[in-house]
Amino acid sequence: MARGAAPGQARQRVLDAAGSLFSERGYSAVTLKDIARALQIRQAALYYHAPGGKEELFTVVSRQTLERHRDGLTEAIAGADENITAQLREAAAWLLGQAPFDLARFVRADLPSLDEAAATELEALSRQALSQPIESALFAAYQRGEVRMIDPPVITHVFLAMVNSLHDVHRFKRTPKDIVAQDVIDTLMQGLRR
Amino acid sequence: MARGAAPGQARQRVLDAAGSLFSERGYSAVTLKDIARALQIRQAALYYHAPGGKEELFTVVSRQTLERHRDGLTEAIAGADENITAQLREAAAWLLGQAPFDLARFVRADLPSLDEAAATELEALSRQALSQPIESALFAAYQRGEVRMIDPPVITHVFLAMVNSLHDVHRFKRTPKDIVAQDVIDTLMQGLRR
DNA sequence: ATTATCTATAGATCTATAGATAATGC
DNA sequence: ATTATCTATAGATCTATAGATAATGC
Repeated sequence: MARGAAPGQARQRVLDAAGSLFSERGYSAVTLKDIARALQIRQAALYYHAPGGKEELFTVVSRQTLERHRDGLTEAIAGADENITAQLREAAAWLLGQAPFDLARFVRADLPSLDEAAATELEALSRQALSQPIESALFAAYQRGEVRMIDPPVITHVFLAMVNSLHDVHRFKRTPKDIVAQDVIDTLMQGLRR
Repeated sequence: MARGAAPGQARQRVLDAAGSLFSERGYSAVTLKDIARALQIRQAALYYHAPGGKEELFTVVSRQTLERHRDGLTEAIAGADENITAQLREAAAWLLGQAPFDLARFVRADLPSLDEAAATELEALSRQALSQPIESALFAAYQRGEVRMIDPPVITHVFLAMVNSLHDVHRFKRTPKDIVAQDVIDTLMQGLRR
């Protein structure tokens, strides 16, 4: 961003670059210099946008990402036909349209590097944003009699890990992610057994 | 380890401590000081066991872990009844008895921090150790007519992510991992739909 | 005046090396 | 002699702060 140009624009551009790198490599593996390099500015300039430094960049970006996920997932499910296959397909399509969010790494590796208050807040938000929408959909489907007796929190946890892993299928398969996701969800619904 | 004591013992103790921390937080988030603290020795003493430093610790530990996984998975599958449900159950039980191995983080975040030759070697080994045994079992099951038409590499990838995610179920569920794993695999085989 | 950058640099942390030292086995 | 540690420290990297500067809007 040129100096003096369109106020506020620059901050989001910084947050987006930070978010993209954090999503790919996690909190510790990304340095402020990496983020600055991606933006073609100097490392110190980042402190203008985030006076709290690296930790502020990460918490602000994570909060934004999780709130967007919460809204996106909720709407994807609400907008789908009232059957769990369609809802999970839409949820997966939405997640695959976003940068990968590795919940296990976030909780196990990233959060412990932050101060405790931020870690607690973000862990709660991650559950609210990612797990709750899926859990509710599964629970409702069970009540409608669509799915067998299951443990919604466990299936949700597994579903999120599964969908997130599809971000990497391009490494060995050229089929578009969302097509692969459809197949995988169909397999999950109908079972592997023939 | 006391100075002068049982030769060779100390090295494996160092590798195990390093492996445990790397498994939990990944390459970048672990410092040599963290590893030394876990062992109650000084950071510089690690160089006696791994003259190549942090990178050597990580590559040696990763190689050990992956070779153990390759053997463990191969034997778990070979030792199970010749049906895919039993084989996947045994494979999952074996994986859940080991420290978590987050393949996505390994490939996306850890390997890019290493020199290229080591990264290439370990990526190949990770495919050989983790993916190939499962892929072969799925392919054979398909040929026996046990499973529907599937894409073994994709299902394998998803299966590994799924099982790995079960390492974290204790965060919201007190049922033992392997019981949860059985339920999840049964659900995967029979499908969510009732 | 405000926004968005820059240069320079302090201070902390991290990796790595050099050389000394203590305990056991030969 | 070998194994396994230690202390001390150099050098690199990383985070963070201070103060200067350039471009635009009022």
